Amino acid sequence: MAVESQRTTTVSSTVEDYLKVVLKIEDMKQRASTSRVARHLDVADATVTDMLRKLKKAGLLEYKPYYGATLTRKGRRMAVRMLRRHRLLEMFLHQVLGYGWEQVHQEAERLEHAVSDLFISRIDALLDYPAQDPHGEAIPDARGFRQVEDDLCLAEAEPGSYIIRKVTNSDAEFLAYLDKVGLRPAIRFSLQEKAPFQGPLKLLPEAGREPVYLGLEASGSIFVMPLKKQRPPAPAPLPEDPASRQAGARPSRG
Amino acid sequence: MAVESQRTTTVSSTVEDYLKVVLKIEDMKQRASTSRVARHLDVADATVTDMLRKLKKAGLLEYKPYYGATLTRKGRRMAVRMLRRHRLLEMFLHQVLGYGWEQVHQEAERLEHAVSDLFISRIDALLDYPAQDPHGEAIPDARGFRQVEDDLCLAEAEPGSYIIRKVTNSDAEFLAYLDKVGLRPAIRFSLQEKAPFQGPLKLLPEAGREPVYLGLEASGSIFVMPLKKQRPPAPAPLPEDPASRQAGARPSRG
DNA sequence: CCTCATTTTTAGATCAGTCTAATAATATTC
DNA sequence: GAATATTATTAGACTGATCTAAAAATGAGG
Repeated sequence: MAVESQRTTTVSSTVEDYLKVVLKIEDMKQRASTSRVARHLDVADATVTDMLRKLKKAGLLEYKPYYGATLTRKGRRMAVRMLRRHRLLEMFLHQVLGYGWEQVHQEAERLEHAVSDLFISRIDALLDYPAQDPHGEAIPDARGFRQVEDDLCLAEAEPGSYIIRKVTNSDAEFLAYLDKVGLRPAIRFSLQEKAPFQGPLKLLPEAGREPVYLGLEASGSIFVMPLKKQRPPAPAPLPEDPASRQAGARPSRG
Repeated sequence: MAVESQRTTTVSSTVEDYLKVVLKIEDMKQRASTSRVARHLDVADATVTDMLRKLKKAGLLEYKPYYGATLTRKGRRMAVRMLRRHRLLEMFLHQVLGYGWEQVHQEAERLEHAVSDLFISRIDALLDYPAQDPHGEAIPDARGFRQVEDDLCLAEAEPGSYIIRKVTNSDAEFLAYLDKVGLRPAIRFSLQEKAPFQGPLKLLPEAGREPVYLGLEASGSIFVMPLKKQRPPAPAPLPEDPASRQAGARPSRG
């Protein structure tokens, strides 16, 4: 039961960013390859190679040349800590300072490296220990425990009634758009139809008069929970055309 | 009336710190010499020489070799902006997050470089546009206007009744001590006597039973305003014993 | 299993901010 | 006003994070 390595090693904010990105990639069940990390951080591949070697030496991740990185317990602990800070800060900015949900990400991105643990615990208490951030993402608790998030991706949903659980996209323009058309976490809507060939989805937000058409790619960052009464899945036009296989998809990274 | 140079040039947080220090030194009516700046920032003199040349090139200050630095309009504007951010943040930490006045400085020191202008304007409104920070220091307004601060330094005060206006010392231990003995901004006290030969001051805080003895040096960071009725300066018992010189005080900064 | 495209690493450089040690300018004191 | 003490600058080097361009490893297709 030695407390070993529980000690708060201090790292630069650059290192914190690398750890966050590796965690994010691992959470998406992808391999944290050099180039993938580089794309997320918008730096050159060579820079990432260097840094991964350095982080391996620091015991924060495993690194296999030509393969990629895997967080160690210590690295994961630090990455989850940053996730908690980020999301608590977003919630604080939203609830206390009145930021729009499309504004919180950018500010939290800077603050998460600057605030003290005291600051974090004070806003946690002030917000009464929130479990989600303004995008509906779970906030890890102070011990680093993360609630399992098993929501359904809208891109894979069938017509029916749903409630929005979270939106995993930090693009301000996109979020502002969703907001405008009445799509936000906790909002109910019905998915009325999915056009074939990776076509758009037709949604009707609960309070909406007008239907909203959403591209498949956009729908990939919206996660939902079906509402009790699942509507019978409508006639469902079955495309026999095998072309549908290669058409769209590639959810991101166009 | 050209708006020239009003544009928010972005500088590193290191540069922000240099500007703040030069402003602070200038406010103390001292020459911002290389070594003085170096001492405030705890860096080597050579580092400062380099940096001052760089800041001169950037138009943020005048720099005369072997003499020192003087802020330009632009440099002063940026420095005052940091002062405002710092003090507003301190007030926010104190009022909203419940930080003690001895805790606010350190946190604000990091946050002032990280928060956006939006953040600052939101906390300004939330606090209802405060004029002072928790130490009693004036907060410059959004246009950079600074209220004149002409309080009397306790080190130069004569026996009598006073109210504490501000405490210009960011050492946490010292502030915690003052707090403990009941000395804070807005508190009334009477200065009962000043021991000769740079000896300690004897104070009686308004709510205090016990007198407080304060070293001369410590009293240099406390600023006061005399209360209406100036008491006649009491018989003043003259201790001939020079031992009184080394007796108590030296509250902090051992 | 060889070739070509892709991905990754290596090599070498840059930039900001810092240091120490050596030298030079200024100030002080007799 | 010369000698000494103080203060400042120059020179040269380091660290962390980044880049570009070239070389090397991997993996995919014929």
